[in-house]
Amino acid sequence: MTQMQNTREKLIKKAFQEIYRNGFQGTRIDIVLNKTGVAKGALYHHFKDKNELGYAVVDELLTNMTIQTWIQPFENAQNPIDELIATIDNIFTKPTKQIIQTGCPLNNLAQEMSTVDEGFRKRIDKIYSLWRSSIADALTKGQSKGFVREDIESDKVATFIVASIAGCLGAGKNSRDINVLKDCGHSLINYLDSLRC
Amino acid sequence: MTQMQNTREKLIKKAFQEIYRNGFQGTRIDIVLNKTGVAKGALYHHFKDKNELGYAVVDELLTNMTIQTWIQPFENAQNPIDELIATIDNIFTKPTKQIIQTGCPLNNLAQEMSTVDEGFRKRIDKIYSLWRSSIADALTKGQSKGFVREDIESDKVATFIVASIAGCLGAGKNSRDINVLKDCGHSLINYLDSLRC
DNA sequence: TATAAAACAGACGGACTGGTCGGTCAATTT
DNA sequence: AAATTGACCGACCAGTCCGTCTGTTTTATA
Repeated sequence: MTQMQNTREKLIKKAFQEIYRNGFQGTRIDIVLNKTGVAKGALYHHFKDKNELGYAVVDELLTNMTIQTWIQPFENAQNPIDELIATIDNIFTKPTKQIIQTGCPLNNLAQEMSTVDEGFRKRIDKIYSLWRSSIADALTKGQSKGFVREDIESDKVATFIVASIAGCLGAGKNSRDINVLKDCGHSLINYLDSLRC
Repeated sequence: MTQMQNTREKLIKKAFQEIYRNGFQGTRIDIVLNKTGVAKGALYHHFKDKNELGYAVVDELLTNMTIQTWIQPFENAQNPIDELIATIDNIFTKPTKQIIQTGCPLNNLAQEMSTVDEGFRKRIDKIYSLWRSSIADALTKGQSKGFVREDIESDKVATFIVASIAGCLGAGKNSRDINVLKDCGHSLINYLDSLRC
């Protein structure tokens, strides 16, 4: 019973790493098994099939990662634009090797799988929706506090911000050039500054 | 000799469609063969292996598609911002079903494969570099013509524009929601407007 | 038309892959 | 103590999939 949580979590964590490196379609069940030391029967005891394992990675890992990195910071933010810029600056100008070489795990999976499998698409879309509405809310609150221009539409701008962050991280990964990432971050921050009152 | 071009081109075109739908790793050689009516021996006469077929799709198809859609319009443009907005408006507010459901073929492949295989990454990066420098050049020329703000750095802004376009198309695909695409396009156009003199 | 080279055909190899299935064992329940 | 539960095991299977190999046909050239 206690072991169950361990095995299940172990599988999800390792599956995430493999998916992050090789994509979902490039991930091999046997490799996940080898690297965790879990037997095949155990995996198929916890998950119906390979897809369900992937879904669990999205639902139970990527969701939390996104919340921690991009959503939590807003919870107690005074000025949403300051907070956004701080987060972006932190990730874009001091990127880990992981980020430059492998990009954003959510975006990678999204671009690979949302065309191929509807189960992935819906789950990933849920995360993006959450992220968008978190930023939209923060912007709206920022407007009433007088931090954000009144003439912008929070929803639309939030959608654009999320899309741009994903796009910039993707561009950084493709080029493997830290300057591309920095340039993107720089322009993105300029844009965010333009939203101030 | 004439047949050779036909067979080769036929394979590349069909491989592109399969890759666009299923990703490269999800593409099956046998399916490409069935759908073209080409025999396996013929394919392996023209291409060393599956990767080489994929590389040919990038070099010979995606490159031209990108040039036609995103680069050619600038060749004779007076005001680069007008031209950019026109192109974006055209694609984002009147998107084909293809674009909403399957996104940008270049970006899909980029996000899937640039982590997995260096051959793909380099080829794809080449296309993005071309695209970026095309926009950067146009912006710089636009500055000397007095259409574009003097205080922006063309290179950085071009990098951001390309990344944002890719990000917005990806966001549209994930959500399968035409409004997401439109909202993104709207905000992107606002940003481009802010670059005018 | 003879000859060589290029293009094409498709059966086959065999490593690999996702998934199955009968069985074990320790912990709970009755 | 007997019965039951459920996590876990790992050999095995059926099917997949890339790539090879042995020809045959077509085309170019002399």
